[in-house]
Amino acid sequence: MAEKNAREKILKAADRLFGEIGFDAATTREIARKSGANKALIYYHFKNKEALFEAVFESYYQRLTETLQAPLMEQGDLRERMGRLIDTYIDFLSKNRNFARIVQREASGGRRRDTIRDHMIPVFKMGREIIREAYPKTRAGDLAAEQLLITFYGMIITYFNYSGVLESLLGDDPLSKKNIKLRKEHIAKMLDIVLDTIDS
Amino acid sequence: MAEKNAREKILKAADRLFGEIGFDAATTREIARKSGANKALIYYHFKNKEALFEAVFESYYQRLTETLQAPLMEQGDLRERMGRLIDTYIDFLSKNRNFARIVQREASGGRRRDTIRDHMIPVFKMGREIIREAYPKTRAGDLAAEQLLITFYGMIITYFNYSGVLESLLGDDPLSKKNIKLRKEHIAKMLDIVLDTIDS
DNA sequence: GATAAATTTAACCGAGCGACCAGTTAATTT
DNA sequence: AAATTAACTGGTCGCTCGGTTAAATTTATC
Repeated sequence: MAEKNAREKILKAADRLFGEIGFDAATTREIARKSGANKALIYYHFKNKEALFEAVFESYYQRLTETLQAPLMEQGDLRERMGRLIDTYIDFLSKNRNFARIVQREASGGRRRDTIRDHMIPVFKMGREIIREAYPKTRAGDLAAEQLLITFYGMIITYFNYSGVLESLLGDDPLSKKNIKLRKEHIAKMLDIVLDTIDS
Repeated sequence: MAEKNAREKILKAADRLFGEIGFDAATTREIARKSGANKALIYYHFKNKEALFEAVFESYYQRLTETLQAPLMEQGDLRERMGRLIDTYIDFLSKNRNFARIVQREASGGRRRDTIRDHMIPVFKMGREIIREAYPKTRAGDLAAEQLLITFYGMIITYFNYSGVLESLLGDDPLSKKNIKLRKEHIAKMLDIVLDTIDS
């Protein structure tokens, strides 16, 4: 299938398979089949399977950091900026379901864990700085920036990672527009509550 | 190694490998090697690799539900009971690091997802009932029981799943006694804040 | 201490894996 | 139009996988 851009097609098929069944279960044969490319072509464009994975993940990370720039650059107080950041992140995960799946699955061990961790650390540090910016005294203890960061990150990511379980709790598709909106409102409310407490 | 209990040793080695590198990457040969048993012995005790996985997971699930019984049965108001439930769950994850890893990795796809989902659903429903019990009016909207459940569950599980990333944020082992205690305090504080808001 | 049952073993299998290679075609440069 | 490079292909190799077999060894029962 030399009709357009084989490399992109390979990346797309790899993304889909890595997301749906994981790195180990995804075979280069199936990636080739799904992308319409010859199996050897994968090894022409990428050094090996691991490098293909890194290319897929790299592309996600690039889009993610780009996407998160906008809500961070805009003006506004912490409440507004964090609210926008959260909404933007949720939207990104909604549009890139495989990203959440890949991170979730590959982040726990093996060689790929390091790739993922190295990419996620800057994102986390960025998040922490936003929180600290508003509270330069580096508030410690039970509402420290790191604790809040992981708490709000967890609120977001867990919703996507457990959408399968949630379906039987909500009796409804957790990833529908309506339910995503509900989740956003819940997290916004939580943000409100926390910020009110810190302010007072 | 017929010296004591080969079946248990196989289960232990399988648990370790499934947790550290995942179901697909863990080979029956390595499980045999690590447990000191012959590879065929695995197939004597378990139908196949999948059944071995289910046995490992089943054992975790059984211990988990047992462990969670205590804090649920005891008396106290919602604040106390939920606080105890959260602390107990965190303790369980601290002592069973592989459980969190296995759930995280295998919950996203494949045949194992269903095994995990089927086991987790009752736990989630239990959690929801506890929340609802105190607010029988089934409060909907931004502080609905389901939203709170996933929020607090996320606060807990994400801390463990992202301990690798957190290490470079905290500059410290996130799973140390001290930091686990800090995390507990943070979540307890969050619970306080939320319950105060609902009460008022 | 014989015998049957339960357990453990070494040796082996077909299948499928990632990777590679020699060679071809298409595009670009000279 | 010749030469050079980039994109692509069919075939297959070496290896490891999950799983099986049949025989050996240990344990339990009498």
